[in-house]
Amino acid sequence: MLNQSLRSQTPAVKAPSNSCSPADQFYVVTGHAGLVATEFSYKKEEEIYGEDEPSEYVYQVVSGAVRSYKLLSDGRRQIGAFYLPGDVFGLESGPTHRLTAEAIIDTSVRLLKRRSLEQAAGTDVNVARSLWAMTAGELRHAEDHMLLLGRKNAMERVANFLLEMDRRLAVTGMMALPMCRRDIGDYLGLTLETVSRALSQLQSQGILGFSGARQIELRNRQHLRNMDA
Amino acid sequence: MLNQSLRSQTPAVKAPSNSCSPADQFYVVTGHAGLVATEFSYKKEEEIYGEDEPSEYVYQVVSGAVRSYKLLSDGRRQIGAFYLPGDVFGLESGPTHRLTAEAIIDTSVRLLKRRSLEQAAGTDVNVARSLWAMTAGELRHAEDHMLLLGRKNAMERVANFLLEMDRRLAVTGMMALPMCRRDIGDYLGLTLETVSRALSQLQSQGILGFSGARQIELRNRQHLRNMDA
DNA sequence: CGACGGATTGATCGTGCTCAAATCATGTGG
DNA sequence: CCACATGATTTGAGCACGATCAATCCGTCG
Repeated sequence: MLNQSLRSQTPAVKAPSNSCSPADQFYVVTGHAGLVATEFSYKKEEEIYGEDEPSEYVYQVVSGAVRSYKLLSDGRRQIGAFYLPGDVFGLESGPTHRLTAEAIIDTSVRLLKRRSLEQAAGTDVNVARSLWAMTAGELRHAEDHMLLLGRKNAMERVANFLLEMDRRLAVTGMMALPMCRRDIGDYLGLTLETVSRALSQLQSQGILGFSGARQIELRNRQHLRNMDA
Repeated sequence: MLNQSLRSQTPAVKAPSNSCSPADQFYVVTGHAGLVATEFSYKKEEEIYGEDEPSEYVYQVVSGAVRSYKLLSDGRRQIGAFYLPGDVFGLESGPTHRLTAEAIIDTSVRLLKRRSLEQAAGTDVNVARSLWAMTAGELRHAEDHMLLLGRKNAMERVANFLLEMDRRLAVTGMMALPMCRRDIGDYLGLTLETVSRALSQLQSQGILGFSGARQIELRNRQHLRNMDA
């Protein structure tokens, strides 16, 4: 891994406006501390790192999509998060990764050596603050997701998912989901059939429209927000 | 709040052996940075802070127990964590608390002004590292809990709960649970009846013994570990 | 002793899961 | 360009696990 086509380069990302998003945090680090980000690519379904492996790099999605999950011994899977262009993932405070990360589709990432980040954090307070803020951002998401998994019904979960994806990847009015129904189910603590049924029902109510199973247009966001408990 | 019986004092906690637990992290901060921890008490059922309130303090449980939760508008509740003696809670990277915290029983805490911590983190790398590590520790717990809430069945959840509490509060072979069945249910994403039935079944199998509903002795931890998927 | 909240146990219900089949989308080779 | 294969998605039928509703039982504290 990482021994092919490693092009050192300064990050091509522009300084962003909102200084709280994960993407900005990555920029704060690469921009201020003079660190070098490397670009790398993963094919569809390729593993990026495994649970309990030593954490050597921090990643930022440039294009594509990533799922991060835990498995039980019998194959049950819980996806903790999806990472989309701009998102940072793989950052650990401890020595190892606690979830597995895989490319959902062909994906390219920028990456930084974890050691460089730790070093930079030792001298630059802003870097240290950024690392903390990124982990806190993941915690916030996990706390919201625990509420969803523990207490929301199927339709509420799906409505929540649609609004989250709409917010994060809708460019036009349309969103192009990179993940299959099983991934959505494993993210929401449901089966793929239950996800499919919920989406069909929303379509029949005119709340969304399909053009292909993964091309979805939201026609009534407010109704979805009301459904999301 | 906080205007009665505020006794400034240096923390009475001794330097701990394992430098990774939340309790130690609190000590690193109070011990090294010369910060002053204040002691304070909450009565049973008293709110410590509310969701979305400004985060002004960081807390460490001295005695008692705390539940931290989110509510849906119709009253459904998801408890994200229980905090027991030694545990640190209420630490935020952002400006506000994202869950509500309440004392489950009469509870006393030590607390630090968040501003002092931020300041200390600006000059002392170890403090900054500790804050990050504490948030990362909460994230680790949340990731494990998402797997439980999304993919484990009722018996697996209860077995997991018993092992977690055994690890965290068993002094002798006995554990004294501070929380009621409803709290346990709201932590595990179950109803209180389902929790009660699972515990009764474990008792009838001889895996645990009661002396009062909240005094539990684990008689076969390995069996519980096997049940916890 | 009585009252109250917490816990247990029982009976029934319903949401979401399982198993199965049909349909659709995508890509490949003839 | 079409035929086919493959995997993803949809839809249906029946079931099971945990929820709900309800009735004791128990422990604690006045």
